[in-house]
Amino acid sequence: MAEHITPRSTSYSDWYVDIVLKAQLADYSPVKGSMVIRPRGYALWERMQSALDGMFKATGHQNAYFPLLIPESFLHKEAQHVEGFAPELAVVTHGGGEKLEEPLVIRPTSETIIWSMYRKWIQSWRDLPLLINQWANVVRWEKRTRLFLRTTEFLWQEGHTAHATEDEAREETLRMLEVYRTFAEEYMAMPVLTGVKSESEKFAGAVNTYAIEALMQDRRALQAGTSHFLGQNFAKAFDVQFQNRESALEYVWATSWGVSTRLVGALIMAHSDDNGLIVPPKLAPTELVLIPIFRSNNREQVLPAAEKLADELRKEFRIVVDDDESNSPGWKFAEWEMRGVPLRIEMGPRDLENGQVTMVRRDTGEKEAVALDAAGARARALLDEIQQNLYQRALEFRGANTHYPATWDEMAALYQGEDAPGGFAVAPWDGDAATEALIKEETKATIRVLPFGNEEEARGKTCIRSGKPARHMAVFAKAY
RNA sequence: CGGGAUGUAGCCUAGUGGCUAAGGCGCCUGCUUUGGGAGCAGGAGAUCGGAGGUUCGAAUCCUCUCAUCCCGACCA
Repeated sequence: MAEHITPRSTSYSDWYVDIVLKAQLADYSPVKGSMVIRPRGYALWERMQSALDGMFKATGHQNAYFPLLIPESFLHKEAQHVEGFAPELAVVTHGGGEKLEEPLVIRPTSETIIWSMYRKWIQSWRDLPLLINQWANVVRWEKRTRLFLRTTEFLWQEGHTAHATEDEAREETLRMLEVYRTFAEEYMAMPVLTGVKSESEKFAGAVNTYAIEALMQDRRALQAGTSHFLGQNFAKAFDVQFQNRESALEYVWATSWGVSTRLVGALIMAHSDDNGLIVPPKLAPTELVLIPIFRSNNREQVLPAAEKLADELRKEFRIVVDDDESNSPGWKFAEWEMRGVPLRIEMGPRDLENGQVTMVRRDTGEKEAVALDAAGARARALLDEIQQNLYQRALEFRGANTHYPATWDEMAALYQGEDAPGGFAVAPWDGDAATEALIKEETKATIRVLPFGNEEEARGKTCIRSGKPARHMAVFAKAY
């Protein structure tokens, strides 16, 4: 079924597509730009959802569900918002066989429908803060799509909060950014940079957009999550006011924040290799695969022993026993490696003679013999090590591919030409959108984030491109 | 949306105007096997991406169209 994956060195994008299709994470659907998430891909998303959902609840948020269809006029209420999203809207013009009086847009995001409701629900300071999240699908008509990374329809989570004060809303924005960072690093084993987006990269309708940015193995950056401080923009557009303790009317302060099934793509590109998918243990739907190895003359010894061990391990781990007799052990090794299961346990006659099993790590391929009665403890330790190692490996990779060019020539060389090194470039910027655009035109690299505290670091320096006084230390990269 | 490439069975590929579209992998049946993608035998599976045209005859030539991949402009 799944034999050959294009090596990363041959074609990184072919490699990526091969993994998605051959590990059966997703498949193309009949509609351009959209995809079917298959059970193995969806299981990854479910584990991400469950971890994130717990973190959202722990920070006081509640889930709700708002409808898919939004009156077109709602989008127009916030000028920046409609300008940003108009090109990618899917619009429903007919329903029940009749032309609709007002077209309905399929949500590209839910700020407008949610704030139209918040207007009804918020009257008093006692109604605040309002902390709501929803898990939903959204549609954005994309010109160029890629499995998981950019599809016309995708699944995501969008938090929408309303606050009495600017400080509180800003705090919330950063709190959720921190939740995303923690999730990326601790669960996905993927180090991320955090910071604020430049004006040209921010969300349509936001005052500030913050993001987590990760570096993929092809040295391109991927925006893996965003958190927006929306100021009073949507409150004013939808006339959402509350009475404060002094009985005065004030507009509400807002945030929104989201991560999507793009994270599945990020996970693949951050860790996987030419043998297939690699999934960090905390997110792996299956942590252990047990492969019994037997012949017809010893199958009665091996299989029961394997079942016994599996029953034991099942109490603590998500484990699958592959005792299918129609595939050879070698085939199974390759197959389960491609599926990304973090730890394989082999149990054959030679192991049983020695009262042991053989454990093989997916991240390094290292094999070791483990005494049967120590299997659970050793598996736990190895899974922890794998989780750590994946993070360390990605962190070292990012370190090795983060550059601090001293001159414009040095910086340009990072991105120009076939064999350009790519990666992150940290460099002083004058804060001018025109300079940013010029850099993008010349190198294809964009400002990914302006890290926290970057202004102080920029003091006294001059812009890498314009030579004018620098206002920011910006992180540049070619991005997905 | 512009430029390039590709499209033949579930997957990979051969066939470049002429007989019933060929092979490998996978799949099904049976036997035999099982420590890095096993072997033998038999079998099922294709309106050659779709539509239209040229021709006595089209997978093959022409036009249009759709999809995927790559490169650009726009974006989680």
